[in-house]
Order: sequence, then structure tokens, then C-alpha cells
Amino acid sequence: MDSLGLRLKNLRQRRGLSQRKLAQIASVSNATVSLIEHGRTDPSMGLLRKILDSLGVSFAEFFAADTRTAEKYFYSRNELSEIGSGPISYLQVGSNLSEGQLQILYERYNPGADTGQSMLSHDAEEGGIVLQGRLEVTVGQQVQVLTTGDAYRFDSRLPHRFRNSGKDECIVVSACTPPSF
Amino acid sequence: MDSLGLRLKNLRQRRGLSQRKLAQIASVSNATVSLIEHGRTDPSMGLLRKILDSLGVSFAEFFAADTRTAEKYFYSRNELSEIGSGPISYLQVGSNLSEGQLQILYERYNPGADTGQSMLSHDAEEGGIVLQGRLEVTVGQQVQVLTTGDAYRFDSRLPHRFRNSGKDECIVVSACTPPSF
DNA sequence: CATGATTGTTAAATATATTCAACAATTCAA
DNA sequence: TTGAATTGTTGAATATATTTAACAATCATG
Repeated sequence: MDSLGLRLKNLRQRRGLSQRKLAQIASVSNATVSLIEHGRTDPSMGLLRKILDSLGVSFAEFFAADTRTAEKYFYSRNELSEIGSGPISYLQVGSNLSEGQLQILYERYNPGADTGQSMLSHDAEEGGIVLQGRLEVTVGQQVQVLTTGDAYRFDSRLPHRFRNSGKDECIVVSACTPPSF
Repeated sequence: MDSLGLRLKNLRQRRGLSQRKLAQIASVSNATVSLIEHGRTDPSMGLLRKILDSLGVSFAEFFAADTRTAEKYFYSRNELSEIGSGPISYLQVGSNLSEGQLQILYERYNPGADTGQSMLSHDAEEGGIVLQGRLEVTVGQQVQVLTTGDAYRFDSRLPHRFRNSGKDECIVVSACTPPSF
């Protein structure tokens, strides 16, 4: 097992974050990130949690990698990890650990399920394809109902919203970069 | 999920250890244990590792309990966790986490496998039954070869040694209290 | 009852983590 | 080339974790 510092550094760099960016998101000082990555300090649990949280990685995930095997490229259906809860299911390809710049989701909306208007402007780009059902997508001032085979793609900084406007389950495969947890 | 402090406290008490005993084994001060259990301090990784190590629990195990389900009482054959390595296999019933005062092992000795003379006096008591093969057991000044159906039981503080003196694999089920990792 | 050992807690002392602020190195744009 | 912005590092300041040492409470033993 490699050191805690190196694992953190890998994780950070795979996200394309600088020490300062990460520090800012996690509300810690950039010096601390540097010291941890070099093993020159013994960070507190609380501090490490702040950092891992900001990377979307739980303690369990982070330390599960202690017993890491080879790099993993393929995932069976039941290895997709559920990161949502409630009426919308988000199955993520790959763990939060292995993830780099690209997030791929298999989404299932119950009838009527709604993300609500998201005004959050994550600086990202996202798109997807509807495989089944009816999905009402709102982007900026535009509203469109998509059905099987239709697709969408837009800048995540625009306010947007997803809603299953049909009577059946709606299934979508989407991609986002960089990931928004 | 309950707090880190409470999880640690549970773990400690299930081992029948006092704060001071645990502190001594882990080479930390008893005050620290008290403070952690009450959440009055934010322990460093290094410190927590020392404590968990002394309890025979890895970070991965400890935090895997974050996503804990119900209490677990039954284990299928392939859920027994291997805690040995080399010519002797030790399959433990239950995880290090769930374990209390009693450790039960399913042991397999390759032909010739030998624990070596153990002079360590863990203050415990142990015993077992040979299910298959030939096991030469040394306790104090006594030596005995056990075969299928034979058993042993002694105070762990006595120097002791196990050796597969047969040509075939030897299988033993043993118990020990309190656990010696 | 006393005595001694063990328990868990806590204030003060000390060691160390974390931050602040400055630095040099690099990149990017004009 | 120049300046401005971003990168990662590091010394000094500050906040906090950890230890030391003392305390009161409990339990056992005579």
C-alpha cells in the first residue's frame, strides 16, 4: 500500500485540481494539502474528511483501496454504484475513487420524478440519451420533451431541470465532465 | 452512522478492555482514548491507526461499518476471513469488527507446516479439535501427536507449538479467548 | 471499616497540526 | 520581453491534539 499522501495526490490530480483549488473547495489551507501529500504531517480525521468529502469519496471507499487489486476497466451490471436516493436512481460507472474527469450515469426516473430547477452553475458540460419513457428537459428558457432515441447536450452553467412527464419509468444514460457529485 | 467515538467505544468494550488497557497496548495516553470517545478531540490519522491496529481492525474494516446493516450472526463458507498467510491457513469466523471475546478459527496446515515455538505468553486460553490429518502439539515439556477426533486445551501463557507431522493436509477447528491476533 | 487497585474524567503542559503570508518557479497573454 | 496569474513549497504564527499528572468514583479484599 502506498502512502496516504500519494493516494490523495493521485485522487486530486485525476480530478484535474490544483492544491489550491482542492483546498478552497474543502475549506482548508493549501499549505495543508501540500504537507499531507508529502507526508510531512499527520492530518486529523476531521480535516481528511473535509478533503475527501470535497472529492466525493467516503472514508470507506478511500481505505477500501488499501486492499487494492489491479486497475479496473470493466463493470458488470450489479457493480454500478448507486449514488442517488429517492425517486431518481443514479447508477454510476466506476467508483468515486477510480473516477477522473468523466462521469457516466445510468439514470432511472420514476413517473413524475423531478430534479427541481437547478440554478447551481457547475462549470461543466453534460449530455445524454433517452432509452425509454418520456423526459421533459428544461434548459435556460427552452423546454423539450424527449422520448426514446432523443438526446440532449448543454453547458451545465445554464439553469436546468429534468422531469419524467410520462406514465412509465424513464431511462437515460448521461455523461458529465467534470463530475458534479 | 454513529460517531467515530461511539464506534471505537463499542469496539473497545466488546474486547473487554478498559481505556487504560487499550491505551497501553496502542502506546497512547488513556486521556486521549477518553477524549476521542467523547468526541472532544479530532484525532490524527496516525493516532487512530495505532489504536485500530491494536484492536486488529483495519481502516477499511472500521469505515466499512459506515454502511452497516443489521447484526450478523451467520456466515457462509466463503465469508470466513483469511487472517493467516503462508503454509498455514487461518479462516476466522466473523470479522475483526464483530468479534468480542471469542475467536474461532478453521485452520489448515500444509504437510510440514509449523508455527514455531511460541514463547509469547498471551494471557488467554485456547483449545481445538483435529478433524483430519496428524498434528504434533507441544505444550510446555509435553509433546503429543493428535489425529482425527483428538483434541487439545491449555493456558496460552504456556509456550506452545503446532506442527503438521503427517504427509497430508491437516485440518483443525480451534477456539481462543480472548483473541490473539 | 480501611486499603489498594482500577475505573473514567479533566486542567495544565507540551507537542504538533494547521494556517497565514511570503517566496520562487512556471505558464500564459500581450 | 514584460507583467499578471497560477503553480507548489516553506518559515513563523496560531490553533489544537496529545500527554502528564492529579482527581473522584467504583470495586474488591481483608
